[in-house]
Amino acid sequence: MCAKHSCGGHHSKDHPCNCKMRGFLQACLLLLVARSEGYGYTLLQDLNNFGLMQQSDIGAVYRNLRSLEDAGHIVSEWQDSESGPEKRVYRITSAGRHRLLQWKEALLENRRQIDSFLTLLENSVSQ
Amino acid sequence: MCAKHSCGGHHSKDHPCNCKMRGFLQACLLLLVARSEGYGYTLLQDLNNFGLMQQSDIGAVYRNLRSLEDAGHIVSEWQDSESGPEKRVYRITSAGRHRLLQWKEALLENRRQIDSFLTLLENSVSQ
DNA sequence: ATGAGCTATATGCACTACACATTTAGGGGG
DNA sequence: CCCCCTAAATGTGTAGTGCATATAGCTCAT
Repeated sequence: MCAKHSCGGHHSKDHPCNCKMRGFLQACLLLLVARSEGYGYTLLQDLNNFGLMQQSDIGAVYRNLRSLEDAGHIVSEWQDSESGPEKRVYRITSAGRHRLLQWKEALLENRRQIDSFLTLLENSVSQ
Repeated sequence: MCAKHSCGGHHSKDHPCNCKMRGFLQACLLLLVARSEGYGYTLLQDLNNFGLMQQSDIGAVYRNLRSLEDAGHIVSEWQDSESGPEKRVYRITSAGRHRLLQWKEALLENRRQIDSFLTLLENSVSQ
């Protein structure tokens, strides 16, 4: 388990085949914030805990949160902690909820494509 | 239907949310070539016909075919056509077949992640 | 016979999300 | 005092892609 970033991931050297979904990180962050308000550092762990991503980059998390805020899908607020540095806590906006439904459609399409691939592969192997 | 590239796609302006799978094109090309030998120009249409991708870039197709060849997963051979220019026909290698199984695993993982996302989303909405 | 359109391959260029690393800073414990 | 944890942010390089353009052989209508 990754001790460096406490992200729960294994940071194993990339498999020869990986097929990262571009933008999926942003969609996941939006989803997690929609469930309940949160901040970067723990959202990183949530990604793992909910089976959304295997390993994530903390830098990418912060950048995507900012990007979501710039787009008006989430809003942030500084919250000082009783112990440790301040946290920038995010919560979703109504625009963000709308966006989430668009992500849902996009991911359904992705799944259709994957299913097409897998069934085609099975048919090829069995022939 | 796209007349410019004859790719069967609609080339609609990108939705605000798209979640393209990086490397998926290469996996699809490998799969199609595994089914039966083929060449760039028609593989582009096959991507659409088999529901693997909605719209594709012919340039990306050729580049990925070359990349697959450089990696030794497919091999090519010039084949002169009775009508029209020559075709570079590809067929898969044993290394390519092995690679295809790795792609399968990667895509199964992708589908798990998508399913995690969708179920989490449903739970959030229903609450 | 010539130009338009199709088939076919290939390269140029710019963009962007991401991987990996580093920086800054507050706080607690040995 | 140093080390580690929490927390946010930036810097840099890159790979896959989108869009455009170049080249060339062949067919067919005007």
